[in-house]
Order: sequence, then C-alpha cells, then structure tokens
Amino acid sequence: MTTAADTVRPGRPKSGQKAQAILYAAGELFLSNGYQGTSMDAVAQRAGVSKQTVYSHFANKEELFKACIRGKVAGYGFDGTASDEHGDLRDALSSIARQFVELMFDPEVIAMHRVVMAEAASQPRIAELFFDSGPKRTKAAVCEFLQRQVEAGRLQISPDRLLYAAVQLLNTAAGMYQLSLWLGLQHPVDRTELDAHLERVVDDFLALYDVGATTVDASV
Amino acid sequence: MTTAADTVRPGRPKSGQKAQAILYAAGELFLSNGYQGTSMDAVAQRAGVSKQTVYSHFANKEELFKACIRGKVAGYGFDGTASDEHGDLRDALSSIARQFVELMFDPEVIAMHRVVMAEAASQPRIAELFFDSGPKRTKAAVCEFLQRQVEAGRLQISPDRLLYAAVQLLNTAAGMYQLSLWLGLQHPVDRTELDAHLERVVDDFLALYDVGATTVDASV
DNA sequence: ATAAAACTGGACTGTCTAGTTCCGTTTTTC
DNA sequence: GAAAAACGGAACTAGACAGTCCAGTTTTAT
Repeated sequence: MTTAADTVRPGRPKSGQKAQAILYAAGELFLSNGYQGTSMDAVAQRAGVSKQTVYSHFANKEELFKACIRGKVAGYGFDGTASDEHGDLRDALSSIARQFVELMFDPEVIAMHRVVMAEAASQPRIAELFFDSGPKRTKAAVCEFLQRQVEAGRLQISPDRLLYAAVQLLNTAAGMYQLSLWLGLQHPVDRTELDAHLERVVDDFLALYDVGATTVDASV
Repeated sequence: MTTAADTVRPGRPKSGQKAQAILYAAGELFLSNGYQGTSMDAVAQRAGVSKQTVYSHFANKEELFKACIRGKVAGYGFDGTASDEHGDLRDALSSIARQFVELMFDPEVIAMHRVVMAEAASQPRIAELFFDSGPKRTKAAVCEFLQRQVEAGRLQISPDRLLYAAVQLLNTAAGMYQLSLWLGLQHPVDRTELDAHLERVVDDFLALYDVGATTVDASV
C-alpha cells in the first residue's frame, strides 16, 4: 500500500527531523503557554526552522495543535493492568492506584489537561480525541482488570457496576489532589502520606467489593 | 469609619450601575472566551459603555478579571449542610451529593473551572482565590456536617479521616461526570440515571462509615 | 546535469490588541 | 453658579498575530 506520502517523487523530500523538531517545540510552547498564548513565529524560532517550513508540514495552527495533542497522548500509556493476574489482589489494586496518581502528578500531564480543557469550548474534537485516547482508555483498562478479577472470583461487582467501581477506584485515589494540581496549588505529596492515602483507598475498595465484604442492603 | 471611596467629594459620582454592567459583560465574555480571548474593547462594547469608563472603574484587565471571579464565586454558595440535623442521615447525604452534582452541572460553574484552570499558570493568586472561596469552602462544609454526625453517633469516622471521607463523598458523586463535563463532552444526565448513581454513592458511603458497618481489617 | 521539491530569511498584509490620552459633554456636589 | 469628576467618542502608540509570498539556496531523484 502506498499513500500519497509514500510515493517516491523527484526533488528534496520533507525532513522528518524538522517535523519532529516542530512538533517538539510546539508541544513545549502549547503546554506552557496555551493555544492562544503560542505564536507560530515562536514555534518556528524554537524549532530552529523557518515559518514557511512549519506551514509546509502543518496546514495551520489548529492542525499543528491537534498533531501535538495526538502525539503527547499516545506517549502516555497507562499500563496499570499489566499487573500479574495471579499475584496479590491488594497489591494489584494498590499498583493501579499508585500508577494513576503518579500519572496525574506528572507536570506534563497536568499541563495537558489544562490546555485541552481551556480549548475544549472552541475545539470540541480535540477534547474528544484527548478523552478517548486518554482517560477513557484508562478507565476501560481498569474495567477489564476488575472484570477479570470478578471472573476469577476475587471480587464481587455486578456487571452494571463495573465502570462505576473503576472510576471510584481511580477517583478516590487521585481525586483528593486533582483539582489542586490542575489549579497549580498542590505541593508534591509526601511519600509516606501518599502511601497512607493509597492504603485507605484500597482498603475502602476492598471493603466494598472483596468477596468477603459485607454488602449493606439499606432497602430492607 | 470612612474609606477613600466613602468620602463625599464634589463632582459626579461613579455609577454603580455601570460598574455592574461592566462586571456582567466581562463575566459573560471571560467565561465563554477565556481571559486571553477577551478584549477590553469587547467588554466595553457589550457593557454599552466607553472604554474610558471601563478603565475608570477597573485599573486594568487583570483587576477586572479578578473582580469577575470574586463576584461569581461569591454567588455560588454551597448550602448543602443546611440539611436538617435530625432528619434521616441517608436523606441528608443524598441531598449533599445531589446538590454538589447539580452545582457541577451548572454551565457557568463549568466555564468557571475551565477559565480558572487555564489561567492558573499565569495567575496563581486567582486560582488560589477561586479554590479557597469555592471548592475548599465546600469541602469544609461537608467536613463539618460529617463531624456533627460523628458526634451524634450516626457515623463512624476517625478524625484524621474526616476530610478524606468528605472528598470521597463529593468525588464519587460528581467524579463520574467531572472530566467529561469540563471537556464539554457530557450530555445532561438522565434524571433516573442520576438518582440511581447517587443512591449507589450514598450506599457505598454508608457501607464504609455507618455505625453498623463492618470495618474490613485486611492487615490481619 | 537537470528538474523538482524542501528549505531559509525576510518582507508584507490585514487585522487585532492593551493601554493611554485628548476633547467636549453631562451630572452632581459644594 | 462654580468646580470637580464621570462620561462618550475617538484617536493614537506600539505592538503581536496568522498567514502569504518571493528570491535565493540546498538537497535529492532521475
């Protein structure tokens, strides 16, 4: 299969390195200054490239922005469910929670959320793209993990509660810090404090969904 | 006590109505177009006022923005803890959760979060102001409510867990929709679906903290 | 070698921006 | 009535921006 880009043409081919440099520079600028706060001149200058070259690789500012977000999101995989299926359930949950919190503590991830949210109103497709390939994928991964634990008889979660439980786990884990982080008000959390927090989170989760847990039925 | 503003001076006094009109117009524009996306000319035009007048009431764009945020935040009180102390605990928790979720569904509140987060990097004091008089106050209110329930013997929460529990309640209630809302991807949620969700949230909360609830101690 | 295309560097357009200042008018208090 | 200040309207400064264009240079395939 040969696309238009693959076709061999006479003349000098586009430099992939320049495209990379442009993407990298744009990524830095967009994430720290926002979409509107970043000029194409600044991108070109930081990439060490002429503005013409920027426009030869990316149709316009919006396309460049989209390409940036796509690239960044692709780089931030959440492999929390790679946790061994046969190890301790508590450890696995703990690892998922910790990985998620640490992801949320990453300054670049924070900047990402900020920029995408800021531009969500004027660029709905960007928001969708980000959500689908980021948070949505993470939730789905945790869902699948929980599903497997249910099937293995290690957890008690009714099928219609799976997504809720997954969000509950991630949310209680990171939700404590989330908004403060996005507002730039959160100091890096103390290691031992974080450990204690995560233990609580996993304890609560197990109290609700562990096979031995008492299900409180308040309707009676 | 007379401040400089109170002092009676000769000449025409500043029109409070104009100040209000400017604030209102600026609020609309800032919330829908962001800080950088809003020009002072646009504010003046929408307020039906000359730019001179805008600058006579507010020193500059930043001060105008701050005044806007202050005003908006002050308007969004969270009176969820006004819930009767002697009524049903479940109802009270349910009411708190519902009120919080509905607050989070308010388009203006969503826009607010977006704008403040977007500007958090360049305007840390705004972010702080918003956080302290918004989310922080809400959390504190719920904390106090829980504290009273603990004292009344209706809930079992150790003192160092109070804030965690409060955040847990609010977060599980709204966290399911939060990010989607901020990204502009969430359709208004079906009434019955929301009811079911909130019931789950309260059930889980009671399962963890109700006086009759079994505390799972996994360290044994 | 030659042709084709990428690239540089800069100039350029048209539009928008914040902030300030001018003048003439209106309103209000002393 | 007089003085003081708020107003409207407009202009101006000094700059940033996205995007286009062009002349000349470099790289590459044929």
